[in-house]
Amino acid sequence: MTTIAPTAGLSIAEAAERTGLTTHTLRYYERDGLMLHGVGRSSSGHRVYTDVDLAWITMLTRLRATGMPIREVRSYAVLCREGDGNESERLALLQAHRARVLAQLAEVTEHLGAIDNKIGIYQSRLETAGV
Amino acid sequence: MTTIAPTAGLSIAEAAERTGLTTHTLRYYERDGLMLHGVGRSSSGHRVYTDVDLAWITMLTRLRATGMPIREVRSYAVLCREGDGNESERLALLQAHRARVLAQLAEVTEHLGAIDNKIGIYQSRLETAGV
DNA sequence: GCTTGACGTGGAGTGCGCTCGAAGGTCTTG
DNA sequence: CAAGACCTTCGAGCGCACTCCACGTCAAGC
Repeated sequence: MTTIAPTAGLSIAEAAERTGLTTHTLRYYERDGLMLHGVGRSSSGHRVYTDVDLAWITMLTRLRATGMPIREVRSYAVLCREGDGNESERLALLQAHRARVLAQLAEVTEHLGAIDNKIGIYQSRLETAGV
Repeated sequence: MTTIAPTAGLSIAEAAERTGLTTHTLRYYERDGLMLHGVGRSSSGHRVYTDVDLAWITMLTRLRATGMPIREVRSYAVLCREGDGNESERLALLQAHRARVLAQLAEVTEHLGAIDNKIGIYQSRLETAGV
């Protein structure tokens, strides 16, 4: 069994690089209550990101990238922060989100089909004109 | 061959109902240069939407719903407004958009897969605990 | 000791896409 | 001929999610 070597603890700049977010956004997320717990600090007061933090940020990013609003991500973070006992609430939240994302995917796909038709029309028009 | 009976011309409220947009948004789109041409007016100055207008608004809606920014929709409108001769530019614009939408769909689908895994974890945890 | 540079905080600013309000004109119905 | 619905324009306001600024602190290197 192999384990990924745990990193010692990352600065905010390193965390930004690994997560693809900016340092501004990382601070903003923390300020806005999106992190599980406040990020740890070094003796000089600088943020130190652990692997757990990074894994959580990855989850955050997935939720955000699929269109979950900040305030709902925060609700999810609150539930996770409270610890065991509310798994069914977390499940419900994620399932509701999943349903919305699926609906959204279907809608976008449908619209894309119509756009594809338009593209086809332009292509055939150009081919005809180009002869 | 059947043709859809052309409507006589719709008020902004009727157009809003048919397109799913609000009257505010319809006026805003027109003001912002997103329409092919300014919408026609009745003798009393009220907007009159034709079938051509509605078809265009449907296209607008598809572009918007797939994430095209307003300013790019406007660029497309400008190209269409200029008439024949720039079909290749319109095609390029739509194809670039199509590529972005496909990338976006792939990304969302991937994130959704990870969220599904999380959902699965909560489900099995709840089943185990529930016995 | 002094500079450099990454980081800290609080708060203001930005861009997008609507959304709404105010003030007034017009059409229909009783 | 008055009420009420619906329309007009112009401009301001809003919610979201960042994004940036100003200024202060700390650690390391010369």
